This record gives sequence, C-alpha cells and structure tokens, in this order.
Amino acid sequence: MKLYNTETKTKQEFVPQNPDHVTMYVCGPTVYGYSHIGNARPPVVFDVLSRLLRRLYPRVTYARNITDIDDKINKSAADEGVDISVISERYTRAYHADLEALGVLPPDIEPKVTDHINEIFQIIQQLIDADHAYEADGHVLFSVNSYAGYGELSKRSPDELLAGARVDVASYKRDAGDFVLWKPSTDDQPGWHSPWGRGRPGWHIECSAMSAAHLGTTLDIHGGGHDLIFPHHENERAQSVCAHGGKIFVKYWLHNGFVNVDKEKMSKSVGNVLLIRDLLDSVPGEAIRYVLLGAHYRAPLDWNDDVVTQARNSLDRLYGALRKLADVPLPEGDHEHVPSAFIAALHDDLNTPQALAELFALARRANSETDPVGLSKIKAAMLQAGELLGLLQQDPQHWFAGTSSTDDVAEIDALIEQRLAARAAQDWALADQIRDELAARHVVLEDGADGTRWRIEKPVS
RNA sequence: GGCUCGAUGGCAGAGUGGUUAUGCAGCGGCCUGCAAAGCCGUGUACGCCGGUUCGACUCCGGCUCGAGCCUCCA
Repeated sequence: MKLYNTETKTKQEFVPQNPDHVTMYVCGPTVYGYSHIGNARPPVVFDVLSRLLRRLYPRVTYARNITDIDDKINKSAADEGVDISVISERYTRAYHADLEALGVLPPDIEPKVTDHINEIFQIIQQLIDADHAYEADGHVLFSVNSYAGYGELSKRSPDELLAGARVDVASYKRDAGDFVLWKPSTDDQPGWHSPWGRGRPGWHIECSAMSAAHLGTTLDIHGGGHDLIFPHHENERAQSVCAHGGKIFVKYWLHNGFVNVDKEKMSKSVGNVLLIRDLLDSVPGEAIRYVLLGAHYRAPLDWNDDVVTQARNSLDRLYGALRKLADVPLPEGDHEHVPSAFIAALHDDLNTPQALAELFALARRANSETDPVGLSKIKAAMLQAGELLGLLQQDPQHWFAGTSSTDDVAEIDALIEQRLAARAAQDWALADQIRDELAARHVVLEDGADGTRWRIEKPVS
C-alpha cells in the first residue's frame, strides 16, 4: 500500500514499524459545538483507511481523541453557567451520533484530554528537563530554537514564520515562534494544580501526551485536516521528538483536503457552515459519505446541491444492481471476492474515486450476468468492496424506501396491488392513474418480470 | 510578502508520454401496454504560451486564474 506522506511530499510504500501491530492517531474534534460537513471528512477518510489496514494487518490500534478542555469550551460553559463537562459531553454525544449516521465505525481508543492531565505533566517536565521548554510568567513554553528540525513538516523556516507573523508576540516569549505548553488559569477558569501553578494545557501538548500514552512514542500514521499541518502538527512533532530523546514521532503524516461550500470556505462570518445534523434532515447519511469519498481525500471538495443529487443517484444505481440480486445467495465460505483492481485503487494512496469506478464495473456486470454462480460472486464482491468503503451495507429496498414510514409502505403496496389488478385486466387508464398518484408522492414504479418495485425519488431541492 | 497545492467534456471526478476512466445529466436504439429500471450506442475533455520528444492532456519553463496555510479553523 502506498500513502502520500506530507513530510516527504511523496507517495511512499507503507511499511509499519511492527507488522503485527499498526498504530494510527487522528486528531478529533474540540467539542464546543455541532460538527459541520468539513469536520466529517477526516473521520470518514480515516475510517476507510482503518478498514483497509485491518484487512492487511492482524492488529490495528486506531486512536481519535476528544479535546474536552479548550478556551472555546470554557467560554460556552461560562455563558451557560455550567461545568465544561456539560458542554463537552453534549457535543461529544452529538459528534458520535453524526458519525454513526455517516457509517463511521468507532475508533479503538477515544482518549479525552481531561483524563490525561498527568501524562501532560510528565511530557512537559521531560521537555523542561531536556531544555526544550522554559517557564515564564506562569506559562511553560516550548523553545522553537532548541529543536533544529522545527519546520520540517510544514516546510517553513522559523525566520519565515517570524516575517509573516500577524500576531503580537507576547513579551514572555524568548522567541516569537515559541508556543504554550501550559498556561495559567484565573480563579474562575477551569484549571489543574501543576508544578507550574494552577493552569491548563496549551493546544498542542495533549496530542503528544495521549498518542504516546496509548500508541507509543512512534506512530505509524498520524492524520488530520490539511489546516493542522501548521501549527498543530508541526508543534506536536517538535514536542514529541524532543520529549522522547529524538525518536521519530510519526512515520507517515496524512492530511485531507478541505470541504468548501459553493466554492467558498465554510466560515461563520460567511454564514455557510453546514452542520451534519442539519444535512441529515434531507440527505441520507450514506449519500453524505458517498460525496466525501467521491473525491480523492487530498483534493479540496466542493459541497453543493448538485453533488448531493449526483451522489444519491449514483447510489441508486449501485443499490439497483444489488436489489436485482436480492434473491441470489452469497457464495459458501468466507472467501474474498473483492476485485483486485478495487483493492489496487485503495492501495494507491486511498484512491476512492477509482475504487468507486470499480464498484460501478461490478454493478454493470451484475445487471448483465445470467449465470447464478457468477451472480453470487458479483454480489459478494459488491458487498465486500462496499464494506471497505463503508457503503452498500443496508437492504436495497430500505435504501429505495428512503424515510417512508411503515404506514406509507403499506399504503404504497396497496396501491401497487390495485394497479397490478388493473394491469391484469388491461385497464391501462386506471393503471396509469394509480402510477401518477404515486408519482405525485415521489414514488416511482418499476415493473419487472417478477413484480413491481418502487423507490422514493426525492425532488431536487 | 513567504510557503504549498490546483486548473480535465454540461456537472462531479480519476488517470496516463502514443489505446474507453467512472458516475450524474443529455441524445439515439433495444426492452416495456406506456413508462421506469436495465442493456447497447453516443460527446473532436484535458487553462494560455513556449520548450523537450518521432509523439504531451501527461515532462520542463513562463503566464493567467483559483484555493489553502503563515500560532489554537477539519
């Protein structure tokens, strides 16, 4: 398998440090609000990667953290007059619900920052002891100048960073690039008693502490959004390397591209932030997932009404093929039937668009093949390939029924029965009238040799 | 200003130094009572200008346009 490594800027053959146990750490959310569609991309992308890794290696440990102490959380908690845990737990639950709707499997470990304050103390102390960090004015800061490798991940030199700095440099910093490991809390702010006074962790240190605690000092894969390359991952890398005596922190750095909305970056000021929970009111979670996997993970992805409609229609085609195979039994045994071209696409830096193309090739074969044994294998191949992408796992009829209630379904079935009777009597006018009635309710009929099927066709919104 | 990345047919979106991406939408045919679904067929697509080459959408240079990052935004 080849993966594009941000640090080397090349696609590299993936060689884990220990083939018996692969480790992956992905930066999770800071839980201060509901997740938007951009927040969904990393968990979906790395969900596919974790599925692929589990197929290749006997043991994979995938950790995705929850950042539950942060100034934005503090502000929300203060505004509502509640403990920060009320805020963080509320939005953690929402995050889990959103991701479940998108077919994202839970990671093996989901560490929370507030459960790792002691680990954070330890790593900060290690950095101080090794002269990579210093105390100043109640803060503990990482000294950028103490680490020659600083900037290697994001391809920036400290000088350039200084030149472009667009913030005021705090007076207690030795160097403008130095960043906070620990900062003091006022009495009304959440805080922990530390060797450096009561305070709270800085932004980057938690990932260094938690990844080491759960996965060891060197990770095989570390992922996150493109925007995290700098400063977050650059700083994490500096902290971890320096705290661990120069040991390599991450073998492969992976970063996904952004999701734009109608060609614009999502931002609160533009007012174009699309929350997953809102999208789910009108778009099936699987269609959202399809959109996210329809572009290569490193490329920017534009979200608009068209791509959603196209995703839904594309899934109609795939589920249509599977529905034709509804009565075809799966092959005996647990052999793998996934086409090699599908696997090859995913092994080439997670080329999900190419993998989807292979899935459509299977659908075409499913629609033309007549041999029962062949059909059985195609069905298994589609389901197994779909599972690697986290798609096509629901009953096809369930997909086509959309959000219809059981009452709707009973009513639709009754009308179809009436129409079948009319057709049997060659009363085409009545048959067409019933079909029109159903069409007005967005129910589209498909007459086949073995009966009439139906599906919900959502109007283009 | 610095760094990074892009520009593919109506839309989305892979890929390759010379041969069909794929899907959606459209058009024609088959099938169908008529449809729908499906199958078959169908599109002189690779931002502009140079260069390398027998040959470039694919490599190199320049240009134009666009996107992201430059201290807490996935």
